[in-house]
Amino acid sequence: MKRTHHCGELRRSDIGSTAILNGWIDSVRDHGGVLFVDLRDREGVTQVVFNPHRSDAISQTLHQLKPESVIVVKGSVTERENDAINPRLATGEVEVHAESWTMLNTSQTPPFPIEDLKGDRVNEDLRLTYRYLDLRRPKNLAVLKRRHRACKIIRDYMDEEGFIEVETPMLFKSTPEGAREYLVPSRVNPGEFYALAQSPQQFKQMLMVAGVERYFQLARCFRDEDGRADRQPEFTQVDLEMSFIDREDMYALIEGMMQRLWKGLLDVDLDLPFERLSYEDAMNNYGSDRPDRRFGLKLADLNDIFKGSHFNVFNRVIESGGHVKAINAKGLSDITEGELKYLTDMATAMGAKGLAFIRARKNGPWKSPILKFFSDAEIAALRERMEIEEGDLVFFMAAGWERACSILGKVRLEAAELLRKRGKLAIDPSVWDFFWVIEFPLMVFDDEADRFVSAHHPFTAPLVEDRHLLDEDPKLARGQHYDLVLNGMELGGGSIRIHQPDLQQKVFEEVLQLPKEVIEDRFGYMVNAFRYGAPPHGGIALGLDRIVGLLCGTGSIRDVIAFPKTQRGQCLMSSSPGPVTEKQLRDLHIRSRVVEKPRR
RNA sequence: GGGGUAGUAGCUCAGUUUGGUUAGAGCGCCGGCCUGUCACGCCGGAGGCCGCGAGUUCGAGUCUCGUCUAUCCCGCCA
Repeated sequence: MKRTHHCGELRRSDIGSTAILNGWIDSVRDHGGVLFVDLRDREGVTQVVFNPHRSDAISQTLHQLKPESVIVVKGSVTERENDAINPRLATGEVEVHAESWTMLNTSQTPPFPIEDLKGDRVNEDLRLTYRYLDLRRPKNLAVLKRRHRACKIIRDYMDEEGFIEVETPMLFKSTPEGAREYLVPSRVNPGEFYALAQSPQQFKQMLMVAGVERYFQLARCFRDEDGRADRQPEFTQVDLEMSFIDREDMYALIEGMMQRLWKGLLDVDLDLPFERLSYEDAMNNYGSDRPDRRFGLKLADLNDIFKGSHFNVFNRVIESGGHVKAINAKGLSDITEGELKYLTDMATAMGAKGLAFIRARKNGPWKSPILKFFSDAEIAALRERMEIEEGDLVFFMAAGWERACSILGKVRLEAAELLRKRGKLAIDPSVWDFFWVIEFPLMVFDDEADRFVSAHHPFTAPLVEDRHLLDEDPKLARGQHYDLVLNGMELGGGSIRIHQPDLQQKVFEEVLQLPKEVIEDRFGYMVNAFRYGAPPHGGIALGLDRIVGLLCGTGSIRDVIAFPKTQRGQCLMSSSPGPVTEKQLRDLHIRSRVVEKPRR
């Protein structure tokens, strides 16, 4: 019996016809004389009615109907009586009266309910162990469909824009200055290793040298870093690169892609172009290079107020070139001791010496460990600048500019969360705050390594007007780098690249101070390639999992990956990673130092 | 590597504050009844290494220490 319809298909117009359905038994309601089965497939649910009085053949077998078993059923499509119509079901105006049915496969009782609402509350590790059952839930199948839709929209759009999809190797070589990598031992090259590509970066630039002009790929990338809700050890990037373009071309291209995605999947019209925010402004106002601007609580700079202050802690920082910044967590003066300690611990963990505050209590004087050091003029200026009212809580941070900003930026997010829990701050879920963050510093000084390291990667071109700074004061040079941010989340980033071999060599040698043989070994082929007529080019990589996660309204990208890994990088369903045999290791010319196998 | 939260029946949880009889509920499961349900209803039943291991105690689901797992965060993510 071949299926004639999917379970979400039958309508009033089908009444009178005969239908054959395949599917899983969603629920059974046995009334003795009549038995209702909700039959489910990937397209929906149809009610099938079994009447034991119709035939003995059917009545003999009805006890076999159990949830999650797979059946094929043939029957007549029948109108439902008025009071039997189920308005919550797309097929709710009809039902199929079974004439015959066959069990295709029985199911054991599932370990958790295959339902959208109840299933959501089940422990995630159990659901991941039985991911094939978890994915059966309509809401999860809908996510897979939605991800497919997003990919199709992206591919169609890129095709229209003249891009060629090219696959690049996943087996690459180790590039230790980036993220930690997954190493793959080479059997035929004893003692040597591949690394799984953390991105197709170098290959896509070579494609530009090759004259591809417009490349894209939905590229799987691998990074052996610790997990987060928005990170997986393997993830997918919308990776692309273009020749003969400037930053404006890139902005327009990506904005068009986002517009098409949001229209196609959410029927939301995005306003173009997206705003652009300099790194400096983002840090100054929000303390983050990917600020969530859907709520206020902006940072303020207090250097002008406290310059020459008698409060030495502030004055000393200002005189040594640092900044005093503050944030008013409006309405949070009822913060608990525990919450305050949490914020302070967080700030000190990020390198703060402490977290000074003023509590403008209701019905009482301000409470603060530092207020006594302030002059009356300073207090008055502070009250005006920070717009302090009863019930407010103001946090201070005095440190180097970047550190002061980023610590208060984190305090800002936590304070917003505390306010949200109290019902004093609400974020409109219909707001899509897209914007570009631009003019990042090209490099940052790494205290640990005692040298400059690339803020993005060493192939990012400096702003034309900042190029002379590479010689004069590298830390002031800004790069032609851009990050796409949405609602406080980094969706992706990229840059216009260096295409001149001399400049690239200079960045490696003089700015990043990499040894010559390291440059030659790791990047020699790139610099060499640039000597053969490399076109000016630039690119970007967007986190597809994050984008789909936002389009699906899920909190974690695990929800939009068919078979995700846990925070420790394990697949609970297939139990990977797992041990290998001694022979396998020998063939690969490696020896494990772990004597006892880890218990699982 | 560090900090927080959680772990009790197949699932979701209560019980832990103040140690004390036989560890409970809802859903699911099994059996019976029921011809219009769609969270069907009614009757009955089975089901527990209270994550694991030590310790304190006459006595531990409950207190202490350790450990494992998941998750959130910091570090990390060119």
